[in-house]
Amino acid sequence: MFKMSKKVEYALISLLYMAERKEGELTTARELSENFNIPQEIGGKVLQSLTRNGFISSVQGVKGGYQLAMDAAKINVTDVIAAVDGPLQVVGCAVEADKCNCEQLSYCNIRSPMEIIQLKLIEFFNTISIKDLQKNTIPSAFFHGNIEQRSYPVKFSDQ
Amino acid sequence: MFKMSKKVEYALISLLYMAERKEGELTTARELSENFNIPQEIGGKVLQSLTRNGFISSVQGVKGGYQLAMDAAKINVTDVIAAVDGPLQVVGCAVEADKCNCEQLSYCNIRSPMEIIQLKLIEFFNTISIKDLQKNTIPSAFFHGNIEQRSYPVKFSDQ
DNA sequence: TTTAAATCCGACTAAATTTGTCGGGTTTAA
DNA sequence: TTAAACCCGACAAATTTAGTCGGATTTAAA
Repeated sequence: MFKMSKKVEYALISLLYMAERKEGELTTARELSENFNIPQEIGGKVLQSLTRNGFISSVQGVKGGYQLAMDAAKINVTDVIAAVDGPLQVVGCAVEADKCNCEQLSYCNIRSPMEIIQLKLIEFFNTISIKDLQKNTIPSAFFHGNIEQRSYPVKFSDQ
Repeated sequence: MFKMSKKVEYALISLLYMAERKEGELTTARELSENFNIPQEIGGKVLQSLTRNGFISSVQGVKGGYQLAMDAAKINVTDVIAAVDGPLQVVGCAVEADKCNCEQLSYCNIRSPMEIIQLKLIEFFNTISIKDLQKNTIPSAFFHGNIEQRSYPVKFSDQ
């Protein structure tokens, strides 16, 4: 699989929704729940995480709600993931170095590539902002990779 | 979190290991298990998936083992993930269209961005080959994104 | 021809993680 | 005072992932 958690999905949906609102217009957790089938309590917690991390600001009480607290162009996907799910860890191998008994003790030429793929992914998400998602304009320079492009869906699989 | 499954990790480690071998040199499941702390049965299954999908070939019997069946430059991470874990699905929203009751019925300007992020990630992994991982030369054109770069680790988080 | 090392594979269990719920509390406009 | 909203920790359910078990098949070599 390899999919984003629901929390991240809810966070991105919420941020995108708020990014479409005018300055000063508040969005409630309830509104988001109803429009996007988000369980209310979870949605609320996600919004609270986003608030604690400064992406949005909240107004309490009746007529309260949330609004973006930052320019949509300055909120990137890496940070959103980190805010609601904790730091990205792509491969355990890159983290649990103590559990690795590779032949070379000081330098493992397997682990290193795994760390790289992890870092690259973080950097990739770091280049995608909420504004990019709104505009559908994710920077696409990385398409000029050095192996053949292919049409989807992917053809391999066990399941 | 957002990390790769162990199976993908084992697959990449195994492929990298075999890519370092000379043409015709076989690698056994046992060898991989011992060198990289991979549970033997799981490791075996992963290798069998890779075999079924044509990335490696197997030789049965005593003195048997596995070897790359393709140029390391032609094996990309997207396909490896698909082979051992099934097709990538980053956001359920992009897949479970029926469960989405967004206001606009025919066109959802929230779901569309989610689909895009999913496709972009697939394409990103598609640009990374086993050979790139060996050489530590992942195409890095995408670094010229349009939002500020930042040093890691990421500063936000709840946990 | 027997043995042992190896690949192959389906079904199952255990562990971990994710997802969602419950039961509260606080803030504030009306 | 009420009700709508945000806030939040602890818990339960569900799902997914990781790993195990019990085999079967293939084949080099003793």
